[in-house]
Amino acid sequence: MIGENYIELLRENILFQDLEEEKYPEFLAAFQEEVWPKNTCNITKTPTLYKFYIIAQGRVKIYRVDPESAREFTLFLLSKNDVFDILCLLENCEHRVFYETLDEATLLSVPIKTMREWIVKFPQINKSLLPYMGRQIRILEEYTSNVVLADISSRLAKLILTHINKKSKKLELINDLSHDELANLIGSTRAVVNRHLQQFKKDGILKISRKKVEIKNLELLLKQAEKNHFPG
Amino acid sequence: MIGENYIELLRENILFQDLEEEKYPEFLAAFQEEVWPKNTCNITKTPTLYKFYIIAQGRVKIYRVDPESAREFTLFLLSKNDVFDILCLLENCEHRVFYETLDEATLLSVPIKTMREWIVKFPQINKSLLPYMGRQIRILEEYTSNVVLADISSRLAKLILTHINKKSKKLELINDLSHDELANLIGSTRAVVNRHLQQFKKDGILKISRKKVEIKNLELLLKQAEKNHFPG
DNA sequence: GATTAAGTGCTACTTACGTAGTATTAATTT
DNA sequence: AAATTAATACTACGTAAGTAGCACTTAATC
Repeated sequence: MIGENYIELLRENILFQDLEEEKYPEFLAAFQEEVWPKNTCNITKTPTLYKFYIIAQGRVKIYRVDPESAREFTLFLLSKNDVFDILCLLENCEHRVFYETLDEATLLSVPIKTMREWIVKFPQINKSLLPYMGRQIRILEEYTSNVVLADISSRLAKLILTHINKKSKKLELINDLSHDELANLIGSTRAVVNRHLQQFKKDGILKISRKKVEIKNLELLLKQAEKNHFPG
Repeated sequence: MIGENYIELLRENILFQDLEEEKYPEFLAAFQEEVWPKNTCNITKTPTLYKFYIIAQGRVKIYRVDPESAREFTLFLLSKNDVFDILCLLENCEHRVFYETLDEATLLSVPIKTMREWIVKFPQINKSLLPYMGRQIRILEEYTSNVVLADISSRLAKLILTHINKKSKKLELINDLSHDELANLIGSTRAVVNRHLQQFKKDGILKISRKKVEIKNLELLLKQAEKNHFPG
């Protein structure tokens, strides 16, 4: 059982919001707190076939690896109040992906069996799952769309643009990632991403330092995102 | 209101199955039959913001177009008992895709407002939506995965393999498509797909005739699907 | 402080893909 | 049967992206 301090997290969570106040103790009783160290792939230790997770703190990437080339690419970059794994929750079969923490992460876990019972018991959770999955479909459609139709510099620009906080005007979620991780997010490789980052730097679009990217010229960045540089 | 002959279709439909027999007349009363001619894009005529569709007959592709290059790629190839558009159903906002029939198609339409009421009224529909969306997420993950990690010949081989009917051992759903449409399904272009099809023919893997692909050597095709031909 | 590891910047090279253009064949329409 | 359209086969070419390799810098570890 987890502490009262997590009630607020559940209240904000897309799946557990809009539930009557008196239900929360039941949830709290079933959750366990887990701390996963940085850069650990916990797929074997804690299979998602048995547990369902809510992220309380830190980032977790869901990714695939091509066994032949050992190339990796990130499907989802999850952070606070994201949950996984929805597909394992719905169907009792394996979801052929890996999970890895990008920071030390704090997770709330609940037996997947319990989560399934809750879905039946609380129709509101069932209902909330739909828009959450809808958003994932949108993200994937956009992802595929970009990989097919846009070149790397355009995808890189878009990646940066979609992670600008509207208020602070600064990068968030991806601001401290290595070029390797940035490449995984757009389906490319470190060397190629670096090549384009250098070009962006030359063009006065970005300021680049170790594990840090700052935007210098938003307008030019927008242009890069729109423009495809395919030959022809 | 549509005819009794469509009751069977609804019974088989993933969203309307497992409902009590006496409910069906209510559904029948709300549905309209629509016949869309071949190769028509009905996005403007019948916006999916107002209607929800079940396919009774024929194929409909959901696709995107890059306005700059005019390149097109297919996100989903829908057929009998598929439904659209789920995203418009869930959120009342636009889904930036196009729809086009590949055959003359017969569709059942219902006002999207009615469909939303049904979801509330019949929790079973709500529940059935989850695995349906889960499958779409899996399809998209696989799609993205392939586009990033696999080359065209591998994707083409996989496309063919996933459309072999297990019983008849023949191609279905994509067996009569032009190279253009095949290219759209794997995120490539007609000329490139043709190039690889010719190679497959030379290698004795396929037999190719106009708008028709036959498998001659399944083993070799499986090898093509597994192997990536990236340089290095 | 020394050593190791991780991250970055850059050059050189190869190639699969996309594009353009054109000839040929099959299907459809008149 | 003739004319038109759609689909296919093929050649030639430019290029972005991936790979390999290495020097260099910063951070982490002992």
